[in-house]
Amino acid sequence: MNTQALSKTYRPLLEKAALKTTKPRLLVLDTLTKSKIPLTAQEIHSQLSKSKIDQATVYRNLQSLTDAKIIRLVNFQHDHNHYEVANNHHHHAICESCGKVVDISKCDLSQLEKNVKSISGFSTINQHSLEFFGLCTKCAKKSAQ
Amino acid sequence: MNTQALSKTYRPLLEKAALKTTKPRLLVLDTLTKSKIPLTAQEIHSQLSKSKIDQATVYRNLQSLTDAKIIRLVNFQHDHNHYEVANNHHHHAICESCGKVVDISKCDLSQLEKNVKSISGFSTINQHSLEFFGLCTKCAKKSAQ
DNA sequence: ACGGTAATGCAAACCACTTGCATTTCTAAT
DNA sequence: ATTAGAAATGCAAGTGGTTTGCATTACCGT
Repeated sequence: MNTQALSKTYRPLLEKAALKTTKPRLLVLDTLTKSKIPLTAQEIHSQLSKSKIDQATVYRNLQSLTDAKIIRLVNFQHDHNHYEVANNHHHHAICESCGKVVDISKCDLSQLEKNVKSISGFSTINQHSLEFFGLCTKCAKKSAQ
Repeated sequence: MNTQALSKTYRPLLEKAALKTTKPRLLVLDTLTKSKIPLTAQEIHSQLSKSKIDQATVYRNLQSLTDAKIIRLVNFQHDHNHYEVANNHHHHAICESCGKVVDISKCDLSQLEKNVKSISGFSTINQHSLEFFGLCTKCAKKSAQ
């Protein structure tokens, strides 16, 4: 997809956040949008190697897009931060052996959030992060051997 | 508390994991045990500055203790890894403004975990990570001004 | 088209974390 | 107790992901 098409798609979103519609920003955002799993800065950068986007630019865009809540930081038990587009809230099951990631779409923590508010005294809970760690079928078989 | 007392306290736990009962290891483990909130490697190291424990040793012990499941990696939306002792499973509410951490002890995700298994196809779920992000009372007031 | 501002690219700097290696400390078996 | 082997430590150097400074470029409202 060329830059013009991307621009058409994402400009409204970026405008709302007062972010300029630049080619590198469009590419970063589009990469995350198309990905089925959360990505690290480096993964994004290497996927965009043909486009000659600078590493620093990728990092800066991940920051600005996160600030704008267009994308979101996901907590994997990993050193490197992973990002995903912020709409379409869901969680993940992560294989501790091979790193496979499966989306878990069901999420009803409304009751739990109420408890959290009363326990913590926090007036607002803006977001939560919930990830499950275990073994995928393949790795479970392997480790059984 | 001196090393001998610490040794008495933690030796059984370490023995079970086939880890040697060394002074640096005892100090790292004790620091985490005494802390009300999860700590980073650097926080632990600076708390132990009097004891002249090397940074590398702190990192290596966090690794070995995590492998042994005596401590656990906690996912804050932060770059640096935080650790807590693994028993006494609970979650956290984290203020996005000041970083305040409140323990949330209530946690019943058993039903959710069943769903996760069936959706993901994972045969085993070993652990999960659940954190809430919002504003503590103080910061909510400040931002209201 | 133009001017101001945000964003980019490049290179250098930073800093958390890791690694290699010689030395020390455990621990279990003698 | 002694000792031998393995694990752990300290130190220093290395690594690599992320950030920053700065000059240049691209965006966008006027």
